[in-house]
Amino acid sequence: MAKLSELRTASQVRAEDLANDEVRAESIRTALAHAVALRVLAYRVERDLSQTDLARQLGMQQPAVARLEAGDHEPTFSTLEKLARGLGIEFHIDITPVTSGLRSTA
Amino acid sequence: MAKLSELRTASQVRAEDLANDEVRAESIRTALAHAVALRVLAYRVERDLSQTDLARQLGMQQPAVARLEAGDHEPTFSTLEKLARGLGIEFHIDITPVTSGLRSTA
DNA sequence: TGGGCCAATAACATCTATGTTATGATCCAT
DNA sequence: ATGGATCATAACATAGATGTTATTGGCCCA
Repeated sequence: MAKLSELRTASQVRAEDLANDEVRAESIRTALAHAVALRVLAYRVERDLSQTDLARQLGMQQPAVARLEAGDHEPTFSTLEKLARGLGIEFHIDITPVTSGLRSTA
Repeated sequence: MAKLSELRTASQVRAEDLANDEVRAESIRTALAHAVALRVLAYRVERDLSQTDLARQLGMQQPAVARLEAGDHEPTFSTLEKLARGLGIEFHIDITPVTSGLRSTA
């Protein structure tokens, strides 16, 4: 189980950091899943809710919440939207081109 | 070789959306698909590449690029990663809780 | 006109996340 | 020890995104 001390600071996943070279695709996927898992768990624990309670609040089933908290799947953006609506979590997705030099061409 | 006349396609109608880089959670599905579509198209046109050229660069097929530029599907995070890796596009996904007052509203 | 390049799309297979139900395991209170 | 609540997980079905191939139509140019 995750500790609440890890949950206070905002989790941030930067694709470009991991996209550079040596890091595998798997890392990005699990990083996002893990960040989401922590957010969901933090929300639930802070409010002393059961997975069943939170599931009802989100319009999901308890096992779905459990899977989110497990963090073993890359969540879809539909799922992120559902969480944003239900939990008041914001997912800012900033899409910017890297115009300033230094690009490795495949 | 590709011509700038491609900008006559339907994608250009949505060019104004490009000014808004931050994709809010409530409209995340369509907005993200469109934003990605425009980024891909912009990258390709600026470098005078054909869809086939870009597809090879990304390790994809030409129809896959066409679908991305169409913007009618919500891209997977795996797809975003592939684009980040191949095009030098940055996807910042910032996951933050809305601590007080502000709520993500529909 | 004919051929080549290009973009869009159809059709199908596959993969993965999610929906859903059922069940097992652990802990706690009585 | 029993019962209830909680969480984890298995098993299966569904949905949607992507991989892939083939095809169609448009445009340019020799």
